[in-house]
Amino acid sequence: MSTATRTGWAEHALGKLAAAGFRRGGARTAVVEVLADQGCAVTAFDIEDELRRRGASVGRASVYRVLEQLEEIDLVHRLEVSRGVAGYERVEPGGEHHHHAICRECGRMIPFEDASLERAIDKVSGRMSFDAAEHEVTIRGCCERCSA
Amino acid sequence: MSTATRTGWAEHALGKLAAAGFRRGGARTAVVEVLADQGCAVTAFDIEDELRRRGASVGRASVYRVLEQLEEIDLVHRLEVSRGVAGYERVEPGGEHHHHAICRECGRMIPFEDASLERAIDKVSGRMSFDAAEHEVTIRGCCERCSA
DNA sequence: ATGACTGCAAAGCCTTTGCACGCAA
DNA sequence: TTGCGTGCAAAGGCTTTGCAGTCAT
Repeated sequence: MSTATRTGWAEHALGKLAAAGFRRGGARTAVVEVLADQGCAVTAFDIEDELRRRGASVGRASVYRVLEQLEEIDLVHRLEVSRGVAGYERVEPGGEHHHHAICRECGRMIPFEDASLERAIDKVSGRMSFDAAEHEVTIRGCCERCSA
Repeated sequence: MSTATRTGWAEHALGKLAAAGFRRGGARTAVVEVLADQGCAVTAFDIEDELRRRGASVGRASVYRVLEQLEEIDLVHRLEVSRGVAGYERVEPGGEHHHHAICRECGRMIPFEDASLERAIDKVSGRMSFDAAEHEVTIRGCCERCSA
C-alpha cells in the first residue's frame, strides 16, 4: 500500500467530513491523519499513543468521538481485535479491503485478501433480502510464530 | 434444527466437560441446557434471563465462568453481537455452522449459511501458514424490516 | 457572535475477580 | 475429606457522557 494512497485517504476523509457538516477541528484532523498512516486495525489506545508521540495533545474522549463519527459515515470500519477491545481501520473509497486472521495466543493480526471469498460473500448477500453495507471475515487460530 | 440435535448437544457438552476434568455442578449444567436450546447467538444477559425464567438461580459470575470454559474447549463460539456485547452460540460436533447478517438499526441477527463461502474460506486458510481453528463472517447493513 | 469542538473528570456497562461457603467425587 | 464449583459483591477496563471553556466559521 503506497504512502500516496494513505495521504489520499486523509484528504478524502476530511472532505467527506466537511460534506457531512463537520467543522475542521484540531482533534478531528489529528485522528484522521493518524488513521491515514495505519495499514491495519488500531485500537483507541494505539491512536492516543501515536498522537502523544506526534506531540498532539488530544483527549481520550475526542478520540472516541471522532472514531464514532468516522464510523457513522463509513470512513472507518470497526471490529473487535481482542476480548472487549475495538479496533478501527480506514475504509478505502475504492472499496478494496482485507480481512484478518487473529492469533488466539498472542493476539497478532495477519491481514489477507481473496477475490473468490469476496465473490462468495457478494453472492450470498445478493440472495438475502438484507441491504448489506459491509462485511468482515475473521479467522481465529494459532499463528506461525506461536505454533512453533 | 431438530430438538433432538439440541438435546444431543447438551449431552455432548456435558461429556466433553467431564472429559476435560470438570465436575458436574448445577450452574454449569443449567447454562449448558439453556445454550442447547438456542438456535442462534445469545448474550450473557439473555442466558441469565432464561435461567431465571426456568427457576434456576445462577449467579452472573457463574454464567460468565461457564461460558469461558465452554469457549475454551470449543463447545461454544463467542462473537460480538453489538458494541461491546458478546454473544455465544453452541458449536456443533459435526462442524456445521452458520454466519450472521446484523442490522445496524435494530440489532437483529439473521443467520445464513453457504457452502461456497465455506469453501472459499477453507482455501484461503490453507494458503496461510496459520493454524486456523475457526472463522466467522459478519455482514452488516439494514434488515428488510428497517429498510421499509 | 454562535454553536460546534475539545479536554477533563466522572459515570456507565459489560465482564472479571476475590472470597467464603457448599457440594461433587 | 478435598478442592472444585458457586453466589455475592466489589473491582476492572474500555468506552461514553456531562460540562464548561475554546475555536472554527
